[in-house]
Amino acid sequence: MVCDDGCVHPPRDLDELMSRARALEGVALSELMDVSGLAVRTKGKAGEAMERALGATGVGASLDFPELGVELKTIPVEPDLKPRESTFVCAVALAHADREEWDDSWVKRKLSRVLWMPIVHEAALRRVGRAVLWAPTEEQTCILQADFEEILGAIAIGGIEGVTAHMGRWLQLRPKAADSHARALALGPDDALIETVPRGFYLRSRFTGAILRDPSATP
Amino acid sequence: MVCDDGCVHPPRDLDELMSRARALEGVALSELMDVSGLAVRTKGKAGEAMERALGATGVGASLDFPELGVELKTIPVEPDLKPRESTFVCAVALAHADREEWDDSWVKRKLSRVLWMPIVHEAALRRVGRAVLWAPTEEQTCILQADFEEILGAIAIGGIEGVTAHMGRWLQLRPKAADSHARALALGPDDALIETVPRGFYLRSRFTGAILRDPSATP
DNA sequence: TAGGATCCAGCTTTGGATCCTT
DNA sequence: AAGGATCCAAAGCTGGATCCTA
Repeated sequence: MVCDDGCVHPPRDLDELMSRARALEGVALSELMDVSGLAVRTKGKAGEAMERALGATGVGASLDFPELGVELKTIPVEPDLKPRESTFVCAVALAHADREEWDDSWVKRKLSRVLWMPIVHEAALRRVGRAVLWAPTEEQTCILQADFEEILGAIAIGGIEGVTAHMGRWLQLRPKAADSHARALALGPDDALIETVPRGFYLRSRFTGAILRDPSATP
Repeated sequence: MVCDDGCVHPPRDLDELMSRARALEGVALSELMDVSGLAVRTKGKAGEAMERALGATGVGASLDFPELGVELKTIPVEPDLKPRESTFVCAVALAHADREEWDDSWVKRKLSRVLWMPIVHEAALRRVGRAVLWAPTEEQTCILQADFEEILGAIAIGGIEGVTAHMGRWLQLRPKAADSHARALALGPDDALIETVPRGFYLRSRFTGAILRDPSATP
């Protein structure tokens, strides 16, 4: 499972992926990565450590395991599995939000099958929790699609500034200020193009928390 | 309009009621009641002062102006009309929530016509704001009814403990802990009767704030 | 610049607790 | 006990700000 240079080979199938994921349960994060620099210095690193540990192959704007159709999401949780944050899904194409369709959206593709790897935060210690492989049920897909369409519809009607993070039952749109000085072109009122902060789709923690407990839940 | 003992006679019709209500605009609360005892000692008193000032006649479980079909609600707001609190409507009959019907509910009756008297809080001063006479539009009634039925349905299915204040777009159910030690009998899971804190229906401030600005709004 | 994931100040909401009058 | 309304600590949510790697 490990080649000469310390890399993990890609999993051949879902079973192998899940065996690896389950084998990581209980492992301290410090065993998978360098956690020196303490606390503040781990943004995004846990996700990358998990990708390496599981043998993810995806690059750029693709899934983490393209052959298996699986997206990997590392999610920080409390000991009771309550997520500490909402989960980023993907950026939104602000400039032509009016022609987006659910069926060929990145949101739908990314969420069609997700391997959730909880990282349990307990005081200073962080451990891998129980992995969950999830594909949305039909009912869940309907609600996600409705959220998606509500948000894009609102952009089309009132422009991006009329959209708030209150919209959407499970999916919401929020600033994705990777570079807080960045500006993107977006649809404003009256079809004008305006500059605004880049935004992304996020899953509310009420929903991701429910998935971790029961993958077919509808909170 | 004032009889010998300082009482205000009841208004004969809606016009008279509204004239009085509008005449109170800008009046400091200290002119209508004793505000000594400062701040903490005014719970419910502003509402009673307003009843007296307008000549309300209702007693017990009835409307404030039974002949006019009007319920009076005194509501604390910020200078920009944003309500400081949700608004209590009435208690819920916890013991037989399963047989309640919207059409003969107290919620519907109390909300069929409301005279809103905002009390504008600005620093230490409190003044009467602009009165609003409101009756729900057909659309608003539909949403209120849907909220009511969602909440009562949830009680019927999962018992009172399964109902949270998150339910309902405009109407919500919350503890009505007038006496925090009080307990009421309510439907629990499996149709058992359990003891619980008394609860009441409240209107969210998102909704009451919208009514004050535009009585036909659907926030 | 894109992907991946936290961090956090400040505001809002929940779930009661309190207070007064009839 | 019911009607009327306010107070508040703690939890949750919004709207960004930050940080790292490729």
